[in-house]
Amino acid sequence: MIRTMTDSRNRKRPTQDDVARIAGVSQTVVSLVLNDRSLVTISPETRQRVLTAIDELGYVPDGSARSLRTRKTLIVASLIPDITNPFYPAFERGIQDVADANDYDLIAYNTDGNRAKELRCLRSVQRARVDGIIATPFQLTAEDFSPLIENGVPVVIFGELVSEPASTPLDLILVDDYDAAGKLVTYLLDRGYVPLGMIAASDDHVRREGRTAAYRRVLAEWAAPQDELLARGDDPTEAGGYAAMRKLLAGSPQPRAVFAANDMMAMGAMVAIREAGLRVPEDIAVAGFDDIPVARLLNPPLTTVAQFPERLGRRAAEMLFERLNGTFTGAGRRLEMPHELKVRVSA
Amino acid sequence: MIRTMTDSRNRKRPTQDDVARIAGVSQTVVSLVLNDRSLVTISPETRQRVLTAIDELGYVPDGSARSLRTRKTLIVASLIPDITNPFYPAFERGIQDVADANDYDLIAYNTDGNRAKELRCLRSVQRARVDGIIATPFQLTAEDFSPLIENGVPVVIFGELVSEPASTPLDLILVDDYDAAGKLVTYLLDRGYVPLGMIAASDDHVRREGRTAAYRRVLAEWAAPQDELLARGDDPTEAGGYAAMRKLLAGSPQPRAVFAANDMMAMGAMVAIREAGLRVPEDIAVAGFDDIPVARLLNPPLTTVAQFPERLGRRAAEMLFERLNGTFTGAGRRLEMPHELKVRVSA
DNA sequence: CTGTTAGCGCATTCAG
DNA sequence: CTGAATGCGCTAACAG
Repeated sequence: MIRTMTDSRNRKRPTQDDVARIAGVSQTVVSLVLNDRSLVTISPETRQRVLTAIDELGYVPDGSARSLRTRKTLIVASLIPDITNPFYPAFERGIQDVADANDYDLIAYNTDGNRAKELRCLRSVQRARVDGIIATPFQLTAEDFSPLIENGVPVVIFGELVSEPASTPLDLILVDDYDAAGKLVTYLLDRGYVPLGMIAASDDHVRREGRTAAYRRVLAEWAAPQDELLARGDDPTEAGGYAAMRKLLAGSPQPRAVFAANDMMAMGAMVAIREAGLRVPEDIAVAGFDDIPVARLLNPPLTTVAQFPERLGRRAAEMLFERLNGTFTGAGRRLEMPHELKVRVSA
Repeated sequence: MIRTMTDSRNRKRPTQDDVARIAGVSQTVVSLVLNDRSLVTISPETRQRVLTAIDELGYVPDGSARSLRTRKTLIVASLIPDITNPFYPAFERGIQDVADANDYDLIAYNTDGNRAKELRCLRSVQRARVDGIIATPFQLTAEDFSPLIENGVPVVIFGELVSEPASTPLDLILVDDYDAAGKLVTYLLDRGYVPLGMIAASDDHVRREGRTAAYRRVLAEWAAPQDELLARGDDPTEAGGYAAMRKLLAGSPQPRAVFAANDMMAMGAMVAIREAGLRVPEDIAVAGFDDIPVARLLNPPLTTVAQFPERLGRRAAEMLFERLNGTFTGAGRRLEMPHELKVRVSA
């Protein structure tokens, strides 16, 4: 093997053996005081000797060795599409905080909602031997998770899975997009915003289509024309929203308002509208979805549907740790979280 | 030990031994084909037998065992104050992408810029035995990192360290806040925004004070009064900026413009200004710092200083992997990254 | 209460 | 080209 490591890399860390030698006890005793087994008792003096030896040497347990032995890594993984969408930092933060409280570390993966990357991450998760995983998959199916589940790794999914989970102990946490978007669209129509356009991302992600479906349904109820005002941006980003809005602006009829599939797209749409010399909401009203933290800070403040991402992350993590701690065992759960229409100024 | 694990947790994963048995070879051979050592050659048929056995069993190497043996975890850690500040997701994303390219996973820690948490994370880093770490520390000193460095774990720091690093191989990547903020303040003054206020977070974080110091210096050059228009919010967040702006609004003289120490605070300030029935920039102009992704999408678009967080993250990670791959060895580097004044509409 | 012993799964000598 | 043997650092029986 080619030597690519610096020399300092080889300086050996102290082990329990070293500690034991200094403290004049056996290595077992060191392990015992470290793990505080209540079954055995260590004499206070011995314990103290070990403790001082430990920080004299600056000993820190080796995670790999411990994991190999205990079959636990004290790491959970989170799989999200893109940390750059402001929805997810809050979600991650929620997870992170409960992981922290449980003394767990968090490995984060960005998949860009792309199946190849999602699979790569899953594989990575398997070799890293994380103890559990919270995923926001866009293309993965329940089967993709079964190797993990068979290995006893608890899985919590945020959102609908492409294929419904079997009776595997796979937990789902979700917000009813279809219902929420329906309420929002109804609100907009009630308020007289007709014709109402919609801005969505490309439709290759099944799970994103709930909002679009709701839009179509409500429009149908109102006997409004379908799809002629549905514009697609490539990505569910500000750029995508901007591009889609430009299409709408260039076409006819012009919408009186647009419903963007998420807040980032709504922000892009607002920029396009302003650039066209029009005002929000006077000329074109805009509504989004997610209620990302900046939504209420915008000018005008954005009307949207709140999903409370931080709370979602926290609850997802709680479900995960219930399984990790054995507090809950049993079939897969399905936890539906509330949403809330936030009427502000933009629509 | 109390049984807290579900039964499925105990279902054993296949090992190299299992693969070997099925393929009719020794475990060594399995390891050999897996690691593709060029020193030894495996006959094509044998290799094939092993490969088929591997995916017949769904064998996945055990990360803990491998780490224990190789002294590498293929994990790097990143330590940031708060993923919820939009500056950091981009930074993380930059890191994540190069980690990905190097087949590394990323553990992310949020410290809230709080020393206790920062230390906890550092300890966690040590036991997790990550191969390297990128940190944005607020209170940690160079000494806090020395245990890591002595163990051969490369460290890259974003920003100035409270105490200057010794000759340890600790790399620094930074943006010259002092200079950048100076330019921005000068620009604002040149433009006639007098009196010019400033909004900053509490000053318990040494590294945050570069921007404030620059403000004071330029003000002094202009012979403007010091500090009477410097308002502090508790946190470097939108809420902090909002609170600080309210103080300024309630006091006198009223500033003609405010420089917020970061964009989130600037956004909070803009909200406070609008709530007071004033306009940006006609009544009070606002400038920020960071150029977070939403800055240009605001209404009015925010004048600020760009730090290009994604690129920062990427470069930081590149420095780290240069050490990890042995491409670079030697003393600590200091990499200064460019910034750019972004004059938009808000000031 | 403390020490001896035996692996966890893998990479790596060293012999054949 | 392949296999047997060894040990990474740690936990957990099991004895004393």
